[in-house]
Amino acid sequence: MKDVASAAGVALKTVSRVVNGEPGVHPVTAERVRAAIDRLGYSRNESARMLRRGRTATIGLVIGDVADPFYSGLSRAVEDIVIEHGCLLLSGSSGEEPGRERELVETFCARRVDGLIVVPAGEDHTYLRPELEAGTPVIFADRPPGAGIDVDTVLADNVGGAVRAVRHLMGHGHHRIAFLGDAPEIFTAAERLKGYREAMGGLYDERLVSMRPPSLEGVRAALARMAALDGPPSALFTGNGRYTVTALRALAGRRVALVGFDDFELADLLDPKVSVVAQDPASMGRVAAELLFRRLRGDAGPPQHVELPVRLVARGSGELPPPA
Amino acid sequence: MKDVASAAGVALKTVSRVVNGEPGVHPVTAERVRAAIDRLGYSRNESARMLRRGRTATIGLVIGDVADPFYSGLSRAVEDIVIEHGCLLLSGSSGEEPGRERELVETFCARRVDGLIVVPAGEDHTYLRPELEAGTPVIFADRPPGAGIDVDTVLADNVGGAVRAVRHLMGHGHHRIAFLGDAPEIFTAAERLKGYREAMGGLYDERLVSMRPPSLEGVRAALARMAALDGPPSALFTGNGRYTVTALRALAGRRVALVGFDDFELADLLDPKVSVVAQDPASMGRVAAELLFRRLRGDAGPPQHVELPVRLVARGSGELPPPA
DNA sequence: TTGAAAGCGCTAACAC
DNA sequence: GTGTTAGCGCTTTCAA
Repeated sequence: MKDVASAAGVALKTVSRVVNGEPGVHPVTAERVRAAIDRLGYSRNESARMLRRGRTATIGLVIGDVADPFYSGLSRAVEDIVIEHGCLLLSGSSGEEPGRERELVETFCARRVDGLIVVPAGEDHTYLRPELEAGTPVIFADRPPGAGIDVDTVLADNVGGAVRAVRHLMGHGHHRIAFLGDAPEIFTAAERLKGYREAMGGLYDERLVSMRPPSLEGVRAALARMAALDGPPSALFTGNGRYTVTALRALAGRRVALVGFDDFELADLLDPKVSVVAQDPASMGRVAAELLFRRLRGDAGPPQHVELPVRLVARGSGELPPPA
Repeated sequence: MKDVASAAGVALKTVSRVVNGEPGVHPVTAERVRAAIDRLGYSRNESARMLRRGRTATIGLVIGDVADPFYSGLSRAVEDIVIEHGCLLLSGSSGEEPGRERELVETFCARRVDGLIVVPAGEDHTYLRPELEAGTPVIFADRPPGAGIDVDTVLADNVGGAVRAVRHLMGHGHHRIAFLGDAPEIFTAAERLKGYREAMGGLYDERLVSMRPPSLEGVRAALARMAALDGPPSALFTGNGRYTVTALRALAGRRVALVGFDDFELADLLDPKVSVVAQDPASMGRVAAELLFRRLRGDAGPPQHVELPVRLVARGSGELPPPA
């Protein structure tokens, strides 16, 4: 900027004014400055600007894994809103490890991101307290923070979605409905189990529930175990997208009534087409990012808790009747 | 840092030494400083550090769209390597728009990223020249830069993959093989067309080629047009993952021999299972990031051009015979 | 082993 | 309209 100034024969501050489009610069002078900028290939050093202004125009996003379509859909939506607001996105995948989640959050904070959107992996977020007290807005998406931290959240209607899935299967004649879900430590898995239980009511049988990380062998074993029961399940409710796919692989073509939580590409190309309870990762990202920018604009109201609706998409697998 | 210094009763520089783990600080002093840091909840301001050191420990990644599994797989791999090197990733989706690609790159450069990995959307990258001359390493992945820019590239063996796909179909008795690909302005699409042409040899018939953005209607129309030909195609080669899925939808269950470029989740759950030419987005990301860090470590050799192998995965659809 | 001073490149506040 | 000055929070250099 100094070089540009002397090249254009003006003071440094005038260059700053031109670069920032501030008013009060004579058009002729401004033109001269711009010429010097082009000639020297100058571009403003944003690190210096950040330091001076105390704002980084950067948002931090912590998710489980960008390579997972749920998270990448959410990421893209967040990114679009962030760019719209003239900011950039620093993002990282926790791999669902609480330690890495924390490291990422702390690194982002050391970089003084203006705000954070976090899909937490861990259960304890007290480490965020200093940052929150310093006024950094933080939004939790998909899962809430651990006890003692009260911040904005954007969650899906997990319980309601599970209830709808189970009722849908019941409506098609099923009474023995199995639930295959992720480990109950994972918030969404626990919520969906809650909805399943609620909808099953008196028909609830814990032998029809399997909660663990989705491995093909594990799912196969669980299905085999349940099939050997006195009253084997006639339908399946799978607790997330990964689980649905794994269950379909484990079923190996057997036509079993199934509703999955989470929509996925190609659900409509399988046979039977897969019925799902769909949530919209993009709108979760959008809502979280918009809420964040509202906070950055100064909205200091009490923590908001948004619950996003889910919708049942009947495609065929959820409408299969029980075996005769 | 000043506050920590006075709280610990030392000079600012001593705090700096402790924070950076520099040697030559008395353990007792260091302990006192650390106590003050904890008490005050201090964390180093990375913006200031970046400004002073002239390094941002940040890598910029420009891709087409994080929500596309190819790009998100690549992203994740890049991210892992970047984090391993103590850096963070600033990433953005160009939406395949050259203008947005350029904006992202320039914004990243203004932030003085230490290096860039770009999957280009545009054809002209002369705008990168100042940055390259300033010594910022840039790696192009998946597609090469436009004319006049000679930098490191990491590309897949697009031509070879297409040749393999076509020969595979020929090996199963097909002579009339259609190619459905993206617009030929897209490098990978053009390369795959080249491979297709080469493998078709004398059997090449331009009426069996359709190159345009993959819309369901477009693909349907192209298939209908080709089916009405004198010699209709008995097999399909689709030019990328999106295209394969769109073609499968357009086929609506008709069993047609098909090989697709790019693997995709659930390819093995469809009926018939889909044969593909698979590339590995994660290794593309890894190789690009590793090359970048080699450059950052000072490797100043001539531009490298890595070609990643692809492999044919026969699952069933590519082995269907021609209709009798 | 510790500290003082300069300055990275910019913007904010205030002259002129 | 334009310029001057101070200082953001750190690291670098040099001195004690």
